[in-house]
Amino acid sequence: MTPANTVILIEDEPQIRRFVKEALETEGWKVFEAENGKRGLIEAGSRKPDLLVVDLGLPDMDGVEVVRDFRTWSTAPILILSARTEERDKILALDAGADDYLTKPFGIGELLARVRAVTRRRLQGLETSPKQCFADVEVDLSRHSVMRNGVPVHLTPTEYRLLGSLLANSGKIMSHRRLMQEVWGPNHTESSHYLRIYMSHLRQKLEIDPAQPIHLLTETGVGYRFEP
Amino acid sequence: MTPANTVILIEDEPQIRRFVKEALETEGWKVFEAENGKRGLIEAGSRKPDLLVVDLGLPDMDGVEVVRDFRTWSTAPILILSARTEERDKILALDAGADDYLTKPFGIGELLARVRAVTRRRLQGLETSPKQCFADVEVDLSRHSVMRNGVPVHLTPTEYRLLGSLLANSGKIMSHRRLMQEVWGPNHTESSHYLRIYMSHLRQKLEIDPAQPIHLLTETGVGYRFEP
DNA sequence: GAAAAATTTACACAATTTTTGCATTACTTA
DNA sequence: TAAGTAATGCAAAAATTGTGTAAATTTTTC
Repeated sequence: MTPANTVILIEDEPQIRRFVKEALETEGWKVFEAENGKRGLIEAGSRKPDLLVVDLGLPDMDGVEVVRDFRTWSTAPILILSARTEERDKILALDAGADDYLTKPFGIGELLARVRAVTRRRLQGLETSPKQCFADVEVDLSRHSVMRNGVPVHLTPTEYRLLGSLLANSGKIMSHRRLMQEVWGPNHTESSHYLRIYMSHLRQKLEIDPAQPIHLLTETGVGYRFEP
Repeated sequence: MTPANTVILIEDEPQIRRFVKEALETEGWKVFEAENGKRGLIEAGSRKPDLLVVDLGLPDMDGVEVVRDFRTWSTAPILILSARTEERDKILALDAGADDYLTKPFGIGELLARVRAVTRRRLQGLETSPKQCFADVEVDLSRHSVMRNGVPVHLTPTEYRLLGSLLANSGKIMSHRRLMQEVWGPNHTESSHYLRIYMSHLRQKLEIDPAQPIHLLTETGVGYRFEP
């Protein structure tokens, strides 16, 4: 999930609000709540959300009104939650500009899947994968790519696993034993011979002066450590 | 409604097919029917539809597979019709790339409103350029066309699916497993033998020097990657 | 039934991992 | 601080595994 995605949740029932809020937060959304339509629209105006989740049955105004108002200035997706199962209600809300309509009671999994569906299109191209940088090197673990001064550096699968293990525990000392386990599997815990060889490879490929490493460090007698 | 909007309707039950077809036609859609997944995908390939309506329970293949296949080359909206009310089915279909999921029995008014909702977005722009270019090659996945120096290049369906899968994940490494799944279906995940053969075909047809590929790259021990 | 496509078979070749061997560096203790 | 020992770095080999390509065979499509 991309960082800092903002959603306004307009719902008067506190239990449902809490339930939906928690679910959205597990997917990385920044959730702002409102318990009625007016407050919701004010929140929306100031937060400029990437998604609106609205209950149709609000105390002060109809959810369809909220949709219409919001649509006058935003194209962000709108997901309707409603206890009303009447077809007429669904049609009205969808034609007012809502993107999806979910009838209560609903499962949290379905809610999140529908949120993913309506937000998927605008995420295309905006996706940023987490990158780790040090010196002139840029590592994108999720993409399996390593760049040095913008030039791709090729790592073998073993080299990649070792680097990944070190980077995932950045700053911490990784014992020989632990690294052997993470890279070669649970049955290779004795010798740290391979480690020396592959650490050497990584240093050759990533350090400015492989003989004087400043990021891929040795902890004599213990293991290795990545220093950012 | 803009003129000449084309929809492929993949549904095995004749009554529902007729019912949905007539409804869509009243809204100005040009409807092409298919009674199973395979025919549907072929129809889609030749008609280049602006919308896909798919039943999940098809006689020859699962609707989710149809969605996956279609998504390798088209970004047109997909609406699922299904008798399955299980939350898991909905989540699977939506995450495979469907835009909405409608449970049978449904009202024709709701169906049309949901069709309007999913098609509304793409009319308002933000459509990703369907063409991808590299070296002397120009690929238009939505048209199933590949040109090289302006000369059409013929690809077989399998070659096309493989290229589509790589291009849709441009820059990312696609594991053998994942490519096998996307191109040969979920039951072919073991051997990566076919992949080598078809990658070879693609390189022969698209790379300047097939022996020294610069776009269709091998990640030894992991998979393949398209580099723009 | 001919043409196209997919699958199977076969083998040369390339990349990676593992093994081997030894030089170098870092600690310890006299 | 020098000598000895343990730990580490590195290069190059052998072994293993993975890859590219052609060609023959079966299946599918028209």
